[in-house]
Amino acid sequence: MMPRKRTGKTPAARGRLEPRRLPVQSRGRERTRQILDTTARLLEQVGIDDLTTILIADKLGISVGALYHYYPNKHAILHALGTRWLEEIASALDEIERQDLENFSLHEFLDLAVDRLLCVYKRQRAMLSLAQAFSSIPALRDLDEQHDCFVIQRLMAIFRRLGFSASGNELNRLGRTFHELTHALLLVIVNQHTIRASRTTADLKRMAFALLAPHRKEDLTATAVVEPP
Amino acid sequence: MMPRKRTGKTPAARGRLEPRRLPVQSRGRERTRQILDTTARLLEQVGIDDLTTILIADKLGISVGALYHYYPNKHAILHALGTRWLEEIASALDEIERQDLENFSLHEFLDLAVDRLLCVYKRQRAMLSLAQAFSSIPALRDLDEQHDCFVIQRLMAIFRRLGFSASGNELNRLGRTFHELTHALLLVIVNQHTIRASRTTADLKRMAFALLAPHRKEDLTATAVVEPP
DNA sequence: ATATAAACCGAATGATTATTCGGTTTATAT
DNA sequence: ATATAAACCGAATAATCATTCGGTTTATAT
Repeated sequence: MMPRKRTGKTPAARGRLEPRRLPVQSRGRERTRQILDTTARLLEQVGIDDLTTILIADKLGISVGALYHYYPNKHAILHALGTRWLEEIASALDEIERQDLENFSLHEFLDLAVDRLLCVYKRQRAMLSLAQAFSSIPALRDLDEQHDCFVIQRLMAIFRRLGFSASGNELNRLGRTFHELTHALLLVIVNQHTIRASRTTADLKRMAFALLAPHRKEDLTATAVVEPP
Repeated sequence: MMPRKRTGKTPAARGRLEPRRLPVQSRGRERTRQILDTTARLLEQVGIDDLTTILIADKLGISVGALYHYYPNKHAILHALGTRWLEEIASALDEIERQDLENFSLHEFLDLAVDRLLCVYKRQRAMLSLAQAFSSIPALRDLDEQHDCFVIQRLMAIFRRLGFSASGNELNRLGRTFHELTHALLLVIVNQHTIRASRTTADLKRMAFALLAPHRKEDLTATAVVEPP
């Protein structure tokens, strides 16, 4: 795939994924952002496989040398991009956790959560082709797993505050299920037009409700059909 | 990623994705299967990014030359593998469509469909890393889209036989939603242990029920909470 | 037996691309 | 002004792999 991937040699900065340096001049600080923006745009346009360092540099109007001045290697750029995406998710979760969840109905929670996450997916549309391939890009696999754990932990805390009656283990499983359900469907919704999108959003909320309601006494009556796990 | 991808030149057999030839000798027929099996196994072990033609040949104990005797290029191998996976899905749908769906309850249908699909995912575990990255591998993007359409068409027909009251457009949307829901969750389930797996399977069925029930008069009473779209 | 073609080998080829590095330009501090 | 370091350039380097091809082995038909 690339000249190198995982040899033992470490000529200079091989494993590093952090930005090479925090630029001191404002021009440089600007560049790190521009590099990420350009990469995101190209990712959307040409896909992960045709994304080369030269392409990024050309599109931005700088040289590859300048690129490597800020990031130690290509993976670091993708990693920074991934991190930026994950921070958006974290920020959405922050906002949700700032609410008075103890007094929320499940419907209120789902309206809030799904709508808020949908915003993130919409705003970061450029990152979607990254998000889709996240776990299949070696440079991002770790980040992805780490992120999943993080999200699930946060969801568990939220579920607790919503009054869920389930063991930690079961809550973890619920968190993962909710996470995967939401991720898969939001990816669909973002690519749909308004009418279809709104219907699928409603469907997503309905499915999430069916998933979570059995674990909350208050909502159990509403779904007579489900057998508790 | 690779020496070549999409230049204008066509030295020999560039765009071809079909197997180079149907082998005449039994030894050769065996080989095409072995190549696919080995590739699938390696895909599971090392992932798509470290999968090289040399690795496949070595692992099988043949030369790269022999590999190219049967497949015109690496993509063709992945394509054949993808096709094999999609045929399994098609076969599962066939089996479902052979049932007397007109007289099935939604629960009966979901039990059948989810369990049957789960079998496919379990049996083809080696293909999961392929299935995950399906749409992000250029060689398979077309196949993937084509397959999605196919599955959705089949689902629409099934939904009709189940007595769904919805326009074709809405039925199509439902098909996609069901397809994505199922795919995402089955990928999770296959990697879970027995107890967790069975619980998540139950969750999946419950979510699918919540998705589909509003479109079927017979089941509407059971879910008072949902508002029809 | 022997001719014919399939099956196979693997070193050589060629393309591609991440990364480096010696040198140039530009900004900032004194 | 001028020294210092940041920011930048881009041709050259090095690695990796998909693919080719001339030749060898093996099977099958006559």
